[in-house]
Amino acid sequence: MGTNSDRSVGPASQKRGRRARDSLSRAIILEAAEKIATSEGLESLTFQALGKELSAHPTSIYRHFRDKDELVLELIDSLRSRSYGGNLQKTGSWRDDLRLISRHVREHYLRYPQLAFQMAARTTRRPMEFANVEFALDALLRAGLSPDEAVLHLRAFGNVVRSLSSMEASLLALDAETRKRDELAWEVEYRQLPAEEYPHIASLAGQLTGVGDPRIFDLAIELILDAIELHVSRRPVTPAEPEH
Amino acid sequence: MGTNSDRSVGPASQKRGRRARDSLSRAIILEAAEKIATSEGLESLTFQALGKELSAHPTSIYRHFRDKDELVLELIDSLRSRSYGGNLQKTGSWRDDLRLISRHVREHYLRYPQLAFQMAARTTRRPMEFANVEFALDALLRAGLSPDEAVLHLRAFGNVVRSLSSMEASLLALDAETRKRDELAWEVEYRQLPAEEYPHIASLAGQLTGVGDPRIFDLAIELILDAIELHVSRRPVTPAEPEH
DNA sequence: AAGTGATAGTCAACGCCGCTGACTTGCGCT
DNA sequence: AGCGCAAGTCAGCGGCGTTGACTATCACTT
Repeated sequence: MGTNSDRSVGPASQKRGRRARDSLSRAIILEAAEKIATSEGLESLTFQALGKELSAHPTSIYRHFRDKDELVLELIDSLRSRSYGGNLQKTGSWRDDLRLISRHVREHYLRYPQLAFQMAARTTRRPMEFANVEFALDALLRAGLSPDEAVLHLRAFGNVVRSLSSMEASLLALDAETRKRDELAWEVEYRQLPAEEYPHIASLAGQLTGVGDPRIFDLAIELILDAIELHVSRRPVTPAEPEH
Repeated sequence: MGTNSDRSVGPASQKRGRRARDSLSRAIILEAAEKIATSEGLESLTFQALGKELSAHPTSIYRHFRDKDELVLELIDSLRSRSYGGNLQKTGSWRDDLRLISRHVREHYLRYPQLAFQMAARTTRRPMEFANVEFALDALLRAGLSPDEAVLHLRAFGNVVRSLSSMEASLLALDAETRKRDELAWEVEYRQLPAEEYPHIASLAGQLTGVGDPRIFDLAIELILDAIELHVSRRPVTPAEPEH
């Protein structure tokens, strides 16, 4: 045991500072977790880092969260509501609306790369998810898709947005060195491939970009929006359109 | 149970069961790695598990691979060639070719759900990756895209294919109970949302499918192919680009 | 005001993980 | 014949999440 004979320590001497009773809570821990995750990345969110940030013993957190997973899920939810405020305003153009929401999702994922993978695949059934679905459905219906089509295109569009964002985010989550090596490959190793075997690669190697090129996301979104527009414009008769 | 490594009565009386010199190789290690990864998942592919599988000391692997990353990249590409090694035959139709390769990739990812995430984001710089890139580039150029466009569209198409496949695969990797709960949400919880706040969801709830609906992938691919075709058909001049 | 019991914070330790550097072994070459 | 050196081994480092025992503290009784 520590030789802290005087247990009633003075106000200034917290050297052997055990935290005061009830001075921790889920909210306080989540606040510290967010600070770490946003400043150093979520890969640095460890119990030891949390303990340091809180000036508490790392395992104290187990008094408030069953395990790390519970902590992370709780963190996700608190971050999402902070990130997606009430920024979903219709512009009048369905294309702009879908572009807008895709950018929101992508930015949110890129802000929290470590969580992106979970966010992309899981269904959270929470207000922000409901609002996103409603918003996108509205845009697709205004584009002129039938309800049946809108439902399926919502999934195609949404899955593309979320999965692309998640993938881009996962690149950020790789450690810097690995990422650099991967991206550099497209500029170095691909240039050295034999032209006999890979003629197109050989002739285009100088222009090949890495898979993390930010232009890719925008292009993919525009391609899908183009296709939707094309599809609607080819429709023989415009279905009953409630738009005033 | 693990009554292996009997030291008493050995055929060659190896006192310590040290593996014979040169009895390990990259190929042999990769074979064991594949066995572990496909049966228990990539997260179970550890050096200790590998050592056990090979009856070798875990660190022996470091004689053949610089680090775990190199091993994983090599494993991915070896699985890839096994999965669709010689199946990339041009059909004459660029649309069919891109569809073909997208199906190959998707099936491959669904076959190895645990690896899909890594496969989607990482650049392996190995033969099967080269072959895929060459094949898709050829199709995009035949579609009529300029080299500049082809390079960027290769990325958009490829990223969509890989990230969608990876997301779909990740659903398979979730434990069954979680998956069922998520999919059920679209059939149950979404039907109960108030129509005042979410009118579209309320009216379409019966038709909303889960994010894992297999039709989504095909639709997304067709949308992108449609958009490419549209883009080329709108080009004022013939797409023939004999010289740079 | 003393005592007590529940509980929050602490601590050492466990078993994993990837990885390193020093060692031993034994094959192939001269 | 014996030497060099690559291949296999081994103890150990630092980090991770997690556990169960310990201890301080506070609210409530008496």
